[in-house]
Amino acid sequence: MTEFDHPGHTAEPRQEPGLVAGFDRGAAGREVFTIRDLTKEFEVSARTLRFYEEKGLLAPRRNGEKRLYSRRDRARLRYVLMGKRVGFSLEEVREMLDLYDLGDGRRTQLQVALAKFQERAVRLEEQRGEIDRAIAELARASLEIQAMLSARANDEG
Amino acid sequence: MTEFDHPGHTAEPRQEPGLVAGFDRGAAGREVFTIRDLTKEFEVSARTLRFYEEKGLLAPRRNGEKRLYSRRDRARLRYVLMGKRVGFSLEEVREMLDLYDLGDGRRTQLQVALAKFQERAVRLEEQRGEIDRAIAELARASLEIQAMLSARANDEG
DNA sequence: CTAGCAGTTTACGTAAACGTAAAGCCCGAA
DNA sequence: TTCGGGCTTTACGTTTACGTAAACTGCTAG
Repeated sequence: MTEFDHPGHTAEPRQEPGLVAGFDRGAAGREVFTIRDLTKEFEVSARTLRFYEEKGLLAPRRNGEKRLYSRRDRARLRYVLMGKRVGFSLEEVREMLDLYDLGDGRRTQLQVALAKFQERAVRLEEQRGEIDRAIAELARASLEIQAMLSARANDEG
Repeated sequence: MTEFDHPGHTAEPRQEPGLVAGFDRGAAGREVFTIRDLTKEFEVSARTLRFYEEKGLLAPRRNGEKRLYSRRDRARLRYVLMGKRVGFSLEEVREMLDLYDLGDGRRTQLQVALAKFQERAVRLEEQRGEIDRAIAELARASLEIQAMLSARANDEG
C-alpha cells in the first residue's frame, strides 16, 4: 500500500478538480492564501505543504516568517495532488513542474507531460493486471482451502 | 509501488505453485534443502531467506552453521511467497503461519486463512477501483492537454 | 599451503512521504 | 501581563523488505 492510500479521510466523494480550474470557483477569486487556507481547501496538513516546499514543489513568498501562497502556488499544489492520485512520485511531479517553468512556449512541456501521462496509464493497466492475477490466485487458494475443509468435515465431527 | 513489484525478473511466465504442491514435482522427493537450493528454486536471495528466518517465518535446522531446510520449511516458504504475491505483509503471513502451527486440528486456522484471503480479495478489488479511477483521471488530463496543444497549434505556428 | 567459494553474523543503508516532537516567535484577547 | 493559538524551524521517527558491506569460518581443489 503506497500509491493509492489516502490515509486521512478515506476517499470521500469530493469533486477532484482537473488540471485547469474552471474559473477558480471555490476560493472565490482570491489572490493570496495562507497555509491554513490551503490545508483546508485541499485537506492536506501544513506539514505536507512545508514538505512540498522543501522538495521544490512549491515556493510561496513570505510575509516575514509567514508563507503567502499565490494562485500559481495553488495551481501547482493542485497539480501535485493530481499527480499523486495517479501514482506519480513527488520527484516525478517536480520534474514535470520544472520543465513547465522553463518556458519554451510550454509546447514541449505539454507534450512531455502528455507522454508521461500516457506511460503512467499503461503502467497502471499493468498494475491492474497484476491485481487481477492476485485476485485469481486468492480465489484458487480459497477453493483449495474450502476443499481441505470439506474433506475434514467428515472425519472430524 | 510496493505490493506488486517483482524487482528481479520482471514477471516471467513461471508456473506459480499453489498452496499444496501436487506431489512435489520439481525438487524430486528431496527431504532436505540447502539455502542455495531454495534460492534457485524460488528465485529469492539467500539474504531473503535469512531475513525470513529472522522474522520467524522459517526455522531451518542447522548442520553446524549451515542451514538445512526441510520440506516443511520449503512449504512455508512457498506460502510466504504466495502471500506476498497477493499483497499480504510478511507480518500477516507470519500470523497465519503461527496460527497454523498452534494445531487445534487445523480447522479453525483454515477458516481464519480463508477469511483473510477473502478480505484481501475485497481489498484488491478496491485497489483496482482506485486504479481505474486514476486511469480515468489521466485520460481526462490527457484530453485537457491535447486541447491546450491544439489551441496553441494556431497562434504559435 | 593457499585460493577461492559458500556460508555465517552483525549492522547500517535505502526509498517515500510525511508524522511528531521540541522549542521559540508573534499577536490578539482577557 | 499572561495565556492560548498559529506560525516557524530543525531534526529524528515510522514503515517494509530486504541490499550491501565488513569481517570471519570452513571446505575443497589445485
